Amino acid sequence: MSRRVGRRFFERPALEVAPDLLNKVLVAPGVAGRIVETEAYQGADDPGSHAYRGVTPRTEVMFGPPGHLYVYFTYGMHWCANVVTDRAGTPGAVLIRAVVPIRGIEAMRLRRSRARRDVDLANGPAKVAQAFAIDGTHDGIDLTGAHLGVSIRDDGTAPPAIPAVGVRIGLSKGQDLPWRFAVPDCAEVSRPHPTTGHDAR
DNA sequence: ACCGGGATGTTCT
DNA sequence: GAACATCCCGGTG
Repeated sequence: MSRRVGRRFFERPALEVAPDLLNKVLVAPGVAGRIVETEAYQGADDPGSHAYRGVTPRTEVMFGPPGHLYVYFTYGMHWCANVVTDRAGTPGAVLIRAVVPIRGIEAMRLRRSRARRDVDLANGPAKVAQAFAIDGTHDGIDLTGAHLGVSIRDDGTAPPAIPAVGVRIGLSKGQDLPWRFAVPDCAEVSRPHPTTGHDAR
């Protein structure tokens, strides 16, 4: 009924993969959810990307083969999960910014105990990581091989024909690039969407 | 609803 | 030592 997304899907520029990832299903042990918001970080010349400064111990995964997970730690307390895109040697990643729970919502409520409403369970990149229990131990794992039970699946739901598009969130550099994508009029989005004017909260 | 600030520690200069 | 691809809480209107 659903099939795992393969390596070829990810072996493209992040700007192509990011909108195509909308409506795909993120799966981890006991939980699953539909991806509704993504951001592209593309190439060595993207000033907003961690890869902008070149290869470091942290960004090594971004320069590696596509279809792997890039997980980073930020603000001293949050993990965020990306899918590595493009061919090895060319840095690319798509940040998973929001997910709508499909399975394991009780587990997500326990992990996200501060969320007072279900809409807040995974409507932000660090919330997604917490709801899915993704952390540094998952950095670099191969999604196409479902390592540690984490994968991305296609259940037959096509990406939106015309995704909502906006600038990326939280950057001090590269903030003008319209490289954020979302399912139009979706309530579980991390921020209001410029092109639709729709607010998640 | 909107806004301001604190938490907390890794990463790279 | 500064920056950080965030989140949460408490203030005010």
